[in-house]
Amino acid sequence: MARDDESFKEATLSDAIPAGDGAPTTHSQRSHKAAPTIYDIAELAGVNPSTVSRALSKPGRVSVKTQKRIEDAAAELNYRVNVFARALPTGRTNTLGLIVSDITNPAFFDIIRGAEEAAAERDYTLMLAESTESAERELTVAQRMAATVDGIILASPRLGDEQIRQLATNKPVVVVNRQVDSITSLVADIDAGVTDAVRHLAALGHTKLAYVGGPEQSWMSSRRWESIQARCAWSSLEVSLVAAGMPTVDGGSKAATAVRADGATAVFCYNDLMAIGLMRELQLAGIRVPDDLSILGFDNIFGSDFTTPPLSTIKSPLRESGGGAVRRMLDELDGSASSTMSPVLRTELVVRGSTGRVSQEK
Amino acid sequence: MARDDESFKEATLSDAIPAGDGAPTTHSQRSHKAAPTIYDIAELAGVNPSTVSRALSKPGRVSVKTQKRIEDAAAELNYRVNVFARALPTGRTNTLGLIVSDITNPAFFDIIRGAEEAAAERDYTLMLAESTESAERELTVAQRMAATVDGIILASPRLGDEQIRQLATNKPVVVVNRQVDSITSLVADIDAGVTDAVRHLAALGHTKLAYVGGPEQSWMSSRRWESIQARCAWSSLEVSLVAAGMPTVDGGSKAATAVRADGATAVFCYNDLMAIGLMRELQLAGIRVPDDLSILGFDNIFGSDFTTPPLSTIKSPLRESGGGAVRRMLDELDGSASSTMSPVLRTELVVRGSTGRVSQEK
DNA sequence: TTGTATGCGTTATCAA
DNA sequence: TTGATAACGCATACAA
Repeated sequence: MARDDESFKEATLSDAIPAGDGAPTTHSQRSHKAAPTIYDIAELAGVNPSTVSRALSKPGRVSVKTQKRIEDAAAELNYRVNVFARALPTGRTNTLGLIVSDITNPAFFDIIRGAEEAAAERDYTLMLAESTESAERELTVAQRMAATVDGIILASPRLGDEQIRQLATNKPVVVVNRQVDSITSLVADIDAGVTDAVRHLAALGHTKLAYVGGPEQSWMSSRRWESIQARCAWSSLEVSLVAAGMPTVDGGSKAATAVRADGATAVFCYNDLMAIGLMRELQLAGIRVPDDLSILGFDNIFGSDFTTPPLSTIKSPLRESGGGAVRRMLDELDGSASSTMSPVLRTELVVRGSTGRVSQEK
Repeated sequence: MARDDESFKEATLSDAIPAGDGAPTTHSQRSHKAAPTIYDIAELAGVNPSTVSRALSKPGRVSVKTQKRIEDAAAELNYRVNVFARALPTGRTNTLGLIVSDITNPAFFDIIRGAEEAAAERDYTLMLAESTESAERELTVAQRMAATVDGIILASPRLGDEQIRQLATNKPVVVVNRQVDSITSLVADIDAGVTDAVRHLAALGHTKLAYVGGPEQSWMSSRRWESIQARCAWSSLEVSLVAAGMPTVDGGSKAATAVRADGATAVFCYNDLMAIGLMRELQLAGIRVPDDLSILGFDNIFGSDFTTPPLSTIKSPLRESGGGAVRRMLDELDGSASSTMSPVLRTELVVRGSTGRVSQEK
């Protein structure tokens, strides 16, 4: 299970905490707790503050000998850079912003984890925020973030394309799960998974399919729907869009009546959350899954195998998308563009219990 | 359903985005996009920069007339303060840090939402981070945050008491779901819910109970266990600690064998996640819930009613805790201590389908 | 390779 | 009430 984490050993973490009040250098009046500065280090190492700055920010521009003296002094004083002071002249904070539309949506868990990981790897801090599925809040949050981060990553944004481009005029923006012209975008290859899924359903005897969409403005929902249509046409299967709603469990429940009315024998849902909601609602009405109806989700979120029956779904490379986004961003920021190859982002069919052979007695 | 959010109307958000490049003031060489400063405002309003600073930071210290002139100029230039420049002399950022142990744990969803809400209310930004259940990472994250926020809120921290106190010597700390001496702590009254739960089980005929604990270092797990023991003693019911593990679905599953071996007819789990895992694992082994065994969770997380049967649980005031924590923090920071009364944080029994009458044939 | 001088945008101290 | 000026801590262009 991916959720098992490292040990709980307390170890000797206690003394890893900085002293707080620097060593008793005599330079400061405020005896209480003045954080040590590069001036303190300079004094201790017997060099000029600017040399300290050089040694600490971009090593290599100072002799090996003084470099060491400075590092030792810094360690002794337990020095940590003042990020504000550094940000003032440079404008950079070594912080990236990640905005998701809904923290409670498990689809974002892996995106977040992947982004965190990649950021930590290159010593960046990730600042997380959510828009609670509101375009307006998303804009507010993004603007607020723009003031303090080096770049913004938008996961499944609710903003319009133009607004995103506007945002990108201030700070670099990378978008995940959506294609926006002239903006770095990461989106997985949907067709791969959909092709397999349609083939899978056809093999089970289904001929009349349905799609329950997400929010109408959702770029990803449209793309998934297009892909499904294309593959169904190719396989000569009938398919129709029967409902659309919030990308939540509740949204899925609400689509139940429309699904029943449609008469399809298998239904794609915009995402796993909706699939779960739909399945529950249908089951409550006595409909058996997959005997009476097959249900398919998207994403393969954590918990999609906890339902009864476990959900068949089209898996998205969430973690890779999150990680890929920050890597791309960092490459742009460091100028080392495309040092990292874009990862191959493929979707993949995961067959579990919610899809089955089409029922006879219909 | 609490997850339904506001509309998706695109509205006319587009022109809410700042121009980016300030009005063509002639003062700057870099024609591209220099953000307007208080100097630009001062020039436009015909006053001294320091007056602008006063007018914008703490209104009232400047004449009504010039105040308006300055505000108008600021609006015209679409001025926004440079948070780094402001933080340099003041050390304050109007940002609060919230650290949770696991972003995927639904119990934190409401804590986060409550905190976000309360922060936004007083115009503070919330910076969210997770420790992935590791004390070591928690310390790293907290220290990193300490450099840029005005205060840190620790939700169900994994750190030791002493480490938390150490942290608090640098920045104000508020702890949620744990009691730490000399640190502002918010923890709900556990006994209320436990009392009702024990009474509920007793009424159903149970006499031999069990508790599946969370991580051994978990303060909250210990507290819950103590409370359960106390109430069971009072009601003359037998109860024993049969297992302990990670506070996850997986952790619950792993407790299944110990639970079966124990022979209790009803079991409390440290939290809903574990209860769900335990229930699933038991059901897989053919045990019927609640006919063969009653299961009770803690927290009442989103989704705890999605299981079959829906989970009976002891509800925690999560949202109130999150909101209460930032309000307490803000009160401390603003000096207006205890302007806000501490909210009453009570737990409450929620009876659903996973608890039932004790079986006869045992 | 290192030191000097200056700027980054605000707030704060002191006069006026 | 307002203006001048010095921090705040770091980075950097330029000089040595």
